[in-house]
Amino acid sequence: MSDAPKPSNFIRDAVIEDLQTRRFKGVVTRFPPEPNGYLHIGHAQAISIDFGAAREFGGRCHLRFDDTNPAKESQEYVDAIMRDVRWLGFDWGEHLYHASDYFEQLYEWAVQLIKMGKAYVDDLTADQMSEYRGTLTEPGRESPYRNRSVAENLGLFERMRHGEFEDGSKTLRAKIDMSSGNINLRDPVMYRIRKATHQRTGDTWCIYPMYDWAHGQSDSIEGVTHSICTLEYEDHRPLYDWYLEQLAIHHPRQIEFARLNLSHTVMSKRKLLTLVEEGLVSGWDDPRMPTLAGLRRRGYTPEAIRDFCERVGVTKAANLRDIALLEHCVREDLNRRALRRMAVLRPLRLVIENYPEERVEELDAVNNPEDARAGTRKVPFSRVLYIEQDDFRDPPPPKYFRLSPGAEVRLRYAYVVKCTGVVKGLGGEVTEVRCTYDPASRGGDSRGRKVKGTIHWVSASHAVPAEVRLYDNLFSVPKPDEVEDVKTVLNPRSLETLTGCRVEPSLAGAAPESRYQFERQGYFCVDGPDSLPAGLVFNRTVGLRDTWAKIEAARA
RNA sequence: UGGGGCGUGGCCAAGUGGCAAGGCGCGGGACUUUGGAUCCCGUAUUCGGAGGUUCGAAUCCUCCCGCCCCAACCA
Repeated sequence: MSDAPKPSNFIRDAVIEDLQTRRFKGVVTRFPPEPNGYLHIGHAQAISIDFGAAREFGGRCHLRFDDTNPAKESQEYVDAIMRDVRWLGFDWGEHLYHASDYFEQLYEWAVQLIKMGKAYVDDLTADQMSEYRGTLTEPGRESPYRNRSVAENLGLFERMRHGEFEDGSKTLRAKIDMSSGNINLRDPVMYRIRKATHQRTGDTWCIYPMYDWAHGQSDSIEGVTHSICTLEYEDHRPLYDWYLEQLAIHHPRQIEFARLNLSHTVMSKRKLLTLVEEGLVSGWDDPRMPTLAGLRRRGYTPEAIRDFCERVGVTKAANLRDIALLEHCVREDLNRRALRRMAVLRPLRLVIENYPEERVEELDAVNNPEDARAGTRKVPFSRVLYIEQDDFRDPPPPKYFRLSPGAEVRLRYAYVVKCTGVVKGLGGEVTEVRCTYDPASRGGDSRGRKVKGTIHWVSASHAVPAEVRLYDNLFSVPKPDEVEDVKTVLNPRSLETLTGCRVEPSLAGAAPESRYQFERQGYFCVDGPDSLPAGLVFNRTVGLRDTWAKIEAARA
């Protein structure tokens, strides 16, 4: 997290302006998710902006569920959203609301608009209404039901509420302007009939307000001053303002910003839902998902996500943020905080020929070189170890600093060893590496000798078995949204499960969701749902920067 | 062809008439018991384009080009 003063942005500037001109005397914002899916990194930015503005200006931010469409919403999503907002580090205090809290008030206001001659009950079917709406370039036509009397509209609307009509047979519409260039103003629907059970209001209602009719009025009721939303609602602002003006009630200011897009993933709830429903991922919390639940399970910290949200900035320009920036943010956070451990993902036996059979030493290892307070730990060392298969090559490629026949390498915190030979299997594959150690190099001290490479290891008889899941981008292309069928660009290697891993004994009993840096490899966290005391499961959050991999890749 | 937005390096983004911040990425180097971290250095003679105003323009004016959003009884 940077300590530098946060740069301003147009939203902040607008809020400051409104305070200075006394347009509003305080700041009240709201984060208004619809409970029809899980929150993702894009929502994290909105949450940061909404709660951030409230905090910065000494105001408050409400959490309000925009629950106006019972067909798509559920309690599972409500619970998940609250859990994720809290996890991210924000607190709405007593200010938890639901658009459904206001259904009665909304109904009364609708009656008021009818009485003002500004709303009417329409009998057009959905298809007819679409025809009457016109197109982007041609004006719409007025509905034949547009001029019903106030009395008739009042009666019809009341009967709609009482369930006398079938789903879709009637709507209540605002009477604005069928020839407006802004299609949102062509007599927008305010209510539709839906005989569906709502997760909060049950069967109390069979008519439900549309977003535009519910949102602004909900903001007004709550005394919201700044209703911050994404760009696609910019066209709705004239309607937002129109309703508030007709009703002559408290009028918040709507401000729009460009939604966040991340490379190598998709962000629309619809597409994320598809991935879940088609089983392309294990669920909304699959570690490859850009959801907060997924990022949490992957090992991301709320601090890293908040830092990312601050760094990307707030503008109105279409954008595609590089996922590398998100990864940089976790690395930076975890580098400072994560305890170091040694873990061998793809084990290769290493036998130290001149090390006594039964001997075991407890060597000191630093827990976190970035934080002296983290102290040290003991790591058992013995004659037979496991090292990483990648750390032995025969013949060694140019600039390879690790083990190869005749080469010397340092075993982290242990000894300098020299490779004396290998044992091969029937297929010619290396099954064991032999070496000798220099007793005088205990602790890894090369005593002036140049030992360029240092590799990690675990003692074969002391190590704890573990499963490790290596994650990579869900999609192999930067902009999966631009592809016809996203399934064609799914990254086939987005998940690689390693089962024969060996981790140092201090990791036994590691708590679910605890995070570590496996030295030389990356940041890993204990999987929440799947890890067991008897069967540890680690998820790779992100790899360490790997300049050797770049060198090798460049050569290929 | 209607309405609303937006165009600054590979990706973001400051800048609002005075001579192109910063981050990520990338390239190079130093250091290193993580090929990690850290630290240096480099990375836009130019701000979508063309005219114009001005001593001076990414910033003002004109025209042009490109991109995004809107035609759910979704949000």
